[in-house]
Amino acid sequence: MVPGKVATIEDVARAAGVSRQTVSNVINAPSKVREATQQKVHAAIEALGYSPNAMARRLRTQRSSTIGVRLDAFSGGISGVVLDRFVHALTEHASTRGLRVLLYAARTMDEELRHINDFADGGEVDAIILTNTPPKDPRAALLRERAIPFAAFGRPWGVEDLENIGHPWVDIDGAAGTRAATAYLLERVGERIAFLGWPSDSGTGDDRERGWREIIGPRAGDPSAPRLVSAESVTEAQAKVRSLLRDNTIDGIICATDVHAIGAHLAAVRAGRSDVQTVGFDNTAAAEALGISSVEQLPEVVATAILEMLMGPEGTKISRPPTPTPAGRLVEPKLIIR
Amino acid sequence: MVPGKVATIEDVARAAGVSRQTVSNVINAPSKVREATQQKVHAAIEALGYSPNAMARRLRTQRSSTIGVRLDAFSGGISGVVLDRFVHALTEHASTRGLRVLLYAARTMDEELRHINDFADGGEVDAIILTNTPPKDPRAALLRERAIPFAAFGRPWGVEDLENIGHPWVDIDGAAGTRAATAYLLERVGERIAFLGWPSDSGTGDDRERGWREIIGPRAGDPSAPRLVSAESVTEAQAKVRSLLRDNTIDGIICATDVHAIGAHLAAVRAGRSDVQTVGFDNTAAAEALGISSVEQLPEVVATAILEMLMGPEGTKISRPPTPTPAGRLVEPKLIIR
DNA sequence: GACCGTTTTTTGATCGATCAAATTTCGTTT
DNA sequence: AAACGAAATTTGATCGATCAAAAAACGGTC
Repeated sequence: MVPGKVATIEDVARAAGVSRQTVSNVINAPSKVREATQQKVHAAIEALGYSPNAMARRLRTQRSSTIGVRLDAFSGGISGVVLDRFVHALTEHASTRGLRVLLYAARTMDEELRHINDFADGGEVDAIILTNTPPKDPRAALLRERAIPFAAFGRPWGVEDLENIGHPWVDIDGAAGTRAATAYLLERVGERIAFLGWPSDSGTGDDRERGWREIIGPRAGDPSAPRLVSAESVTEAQAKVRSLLRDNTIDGIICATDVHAIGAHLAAVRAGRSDVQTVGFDNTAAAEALGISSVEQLPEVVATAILEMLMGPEGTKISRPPTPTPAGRLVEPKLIIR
Repeated sequence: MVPGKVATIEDVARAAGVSRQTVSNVINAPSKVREATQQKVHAAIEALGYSPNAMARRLRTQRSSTIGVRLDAFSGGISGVVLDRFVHALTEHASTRGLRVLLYAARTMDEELRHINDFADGGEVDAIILTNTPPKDPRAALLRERAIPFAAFGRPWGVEDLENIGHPWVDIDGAAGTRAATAYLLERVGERIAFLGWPSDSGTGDDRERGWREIIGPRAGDPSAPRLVSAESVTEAQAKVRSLLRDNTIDGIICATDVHAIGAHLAAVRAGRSDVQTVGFDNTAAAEALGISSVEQLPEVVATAILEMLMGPEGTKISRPPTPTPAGRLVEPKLIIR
């Protein structure tokens, strides 16, 4: 072995006085090799500092041990901090399974489809994780066609039948989050709890509103429960809440996001009504800094769940990743009280 | 070619009636192939939907076209949103250069060194980007030893001689950010500008304070310039600023972070001194929501710069990434006025 | 049209591992 | 000690591309 170059399996075999295949077996199927031989081989591996060449192995096995993740530009749906924390967690978990996380960027759907095709042709990834899947996602169709296992972070909105999405998914249960938040405020400030959310319909928004309605609706009688809307801006939220506080009709506000909550909170404080409790959603640094309670999504849990779906339970050694069976899972978020 | 399987270079060659190597040349060195032949080959590529197998190519060329990035857990130094935006930007730029970004996680230095060794042995990455490099970083030493090109996001703190770091780096010029912020406040509210930062010495903190001192020092005479400190909490910052406002000695506050700025801002508002201007650092969503001016770091610019250092200017086709020459670059952040 | 220097194309070897099958070694049994 | 089946090990082929060198085709000159 030439010094300065990295050792190959051949070098190890020669050093240990065995054949290539035996070295390979020591690494990949130790049960096939006698104890004494294993020792010899391990000694040689240590001595030469050998570690298998990833590319050669992947070429031969046709497996890349890599999971592709699209890194969305900041936009609607799952993005920003939640996505980034998800990627963080995914990277850590993947690493314990000997998997790698490969990022790719795409500005348009076409570009992403091209990426997926390239991945399929080039054998770059063993599986792909999608985010923000609309109903009838063309990426899902392509991935199925190209026989690449995949799962989604987020359920497609507007699909009635959660049981039959057609591909595996994991999502955060927004309704459960606002349910918990509403139940908490109910106990703390009483029944006069408003909801502050986006003006237009959106899957995420509707989901979060639903949790509030499920608790408040049966009590207050549906039509009387105050529902506010505002665009995604602190000042607008502030204005809406201010007028509501003048009438003295509410004691608590459940918000679709922390930005809404900051507006509501400031309005309350400035109106001298610090007793009015606000709960936000996303548990951002801003909410933490201002001491506003918030519903914390748990992208880390999503990462674990999605990996299990794709690759089987932790500890399993899988030769070929199985095509995951379509099924969904909702992760319950956690209410952070401040 | 068997239906269901992806086409290989061999299939294309057969279909086009040429040899493997000619197909390879059409893809990698078209100038060596006659125009008419190129057409034939391209037609065959189209017809078969061929795209080269990445693993085979990498095994042969011994290049992975992949850049490794350590994804730090949330902690001091570069992390959180800045790091995530950096990774975002890096992914997008890398993609236009035909490079991929591979993430890896490590909890300890040892674990990271092991990763680096594995990368070197396995030929997984062509280059690595480090973050949060201390002086005498053992990772830097190992990477040099293993001859893996690398660059750092962030300069090692406490090193006097920025010219001789020993490895290439790109960092955000915190002092320039606070300089700009201070100059702005100077014009807007006058000379009575305080600085609010961390209590203990830290590279980042000192850097940001320096920018303020460089502007204020020469004017006010160094000792008289009010310098506040507080831990990283909104309420503590609020308290410090409140007492300063009582004495009516300041009209503006430069802060080391947005969290400090939020505290300062709230203290000013509650003291009825909305005229006191606050400038934060990091331009987080919270500062935006509250309408606080802030210094925006530009991790996207850092990403571009670091890629250029590692791989040469955009558009260059490089067969083997050159070992980058040690040099540093400071990226000037941008003051966002609200 | 034979000769020569380029340009274009093809052939054989190689990257470093695993798969599949052949071969050798081993422990039992008769 | 020969025979046998199981366990351990080795050998040859292969994954799909690029490199290096050899061979063929081409264009121009005399």
